[in-house]
Amino acid sequence: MRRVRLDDANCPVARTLDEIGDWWTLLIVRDAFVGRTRFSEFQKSLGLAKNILAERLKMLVANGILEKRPASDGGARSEYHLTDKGRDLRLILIALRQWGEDHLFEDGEDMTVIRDPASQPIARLRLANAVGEELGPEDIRVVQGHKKRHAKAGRVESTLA
Amino acid sequence: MRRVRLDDANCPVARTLDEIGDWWTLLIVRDAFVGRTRFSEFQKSLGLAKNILAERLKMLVANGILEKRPASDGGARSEYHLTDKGRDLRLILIALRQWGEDHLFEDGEDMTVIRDPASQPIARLRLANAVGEELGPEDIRVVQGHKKRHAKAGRVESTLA
DNA sequence: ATCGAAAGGTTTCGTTATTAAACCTATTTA
DNA sequence: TAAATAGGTTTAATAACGAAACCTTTCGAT
Repeated sequence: MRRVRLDDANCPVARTLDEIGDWWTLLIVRDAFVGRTRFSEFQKSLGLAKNILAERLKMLVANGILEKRPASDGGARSEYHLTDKGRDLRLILIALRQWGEDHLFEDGEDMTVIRDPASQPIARLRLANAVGEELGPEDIRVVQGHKKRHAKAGRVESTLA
Repeated sequence: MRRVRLDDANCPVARTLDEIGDWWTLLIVRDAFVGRTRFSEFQKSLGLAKNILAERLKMLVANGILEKRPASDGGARSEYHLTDKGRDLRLILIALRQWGEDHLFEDGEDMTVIRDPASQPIARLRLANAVGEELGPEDIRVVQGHKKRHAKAGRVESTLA
């Protein structure tokens, strides 16, 4: 009767949720983006039980989202750093953030915001077609049964035609 | 000892995950995007237990993501439809999808893809600054303590300056 | 060098959440 | 009119989560 597994689904959304779709995982990744690397930093920041933090970190390392490596300052404790795969989660975090900003905050409430290196706001994510024209909510259709194409020259395949 | 609540966090990512960050919720929303509206359609498609589907649908309706309304064909059963708030989740679904496509599928595996009304692929989501220049993974910083501004003229506030 | 504290976990145990399956009632369909 | 389907609710078992206690290694101060 274990939890239903979606890791063999042919829907990428389902597979992604299977790997990172629990309460804590993306918050740990968010903290990693903010520069936290140590067990105790995550634990203090998130306030979650140490046993479940330990389990999540193991899972994140096993899935190649975080990398466990010796402390950069020569200390004995190790640090958790984002891999490229983990850094690629930033668009998911931004999408979650923008939706939350829009729908989960009242006017006047304090919230954290994201800035670029020039301290300017970042652009909203937008859904566009191959030519860059904005698509509305009704303009997307899901089609079955495509095979993932080989990524060329070491670069990740782009859905942009 | 109930689950830790994040609905009062000042991080929009945390609040969003608190509301939709469980295993099933986003998959139900994904199904709603594909046009499914009935209890039995969701249940057959997702293969989850009926009691937890019922609970999730209640939560989605309570949170204003789905709307329960009488069947459009005059039948006695009701249908679940996305609200505007629910439709705004599309960028999150696309972000999850693109990450899954990149990192969770081997070459040659079957997967569903998304097309626009002209049957063309959609563009990748991209992280850009206010001027539209692409930002890398290191180019985002989180800043504390901003107050949500009042949305002008009925439109949602844009983080695009 | 030694003592105490902190880091980084693991173990234990109680509570909550998920799950499959059985059950139920109101509607359709044959 | 009978049977099947829709749309749930209830029950009981299992799995995941949570807090606290515990443990070992390392670090900092004396």
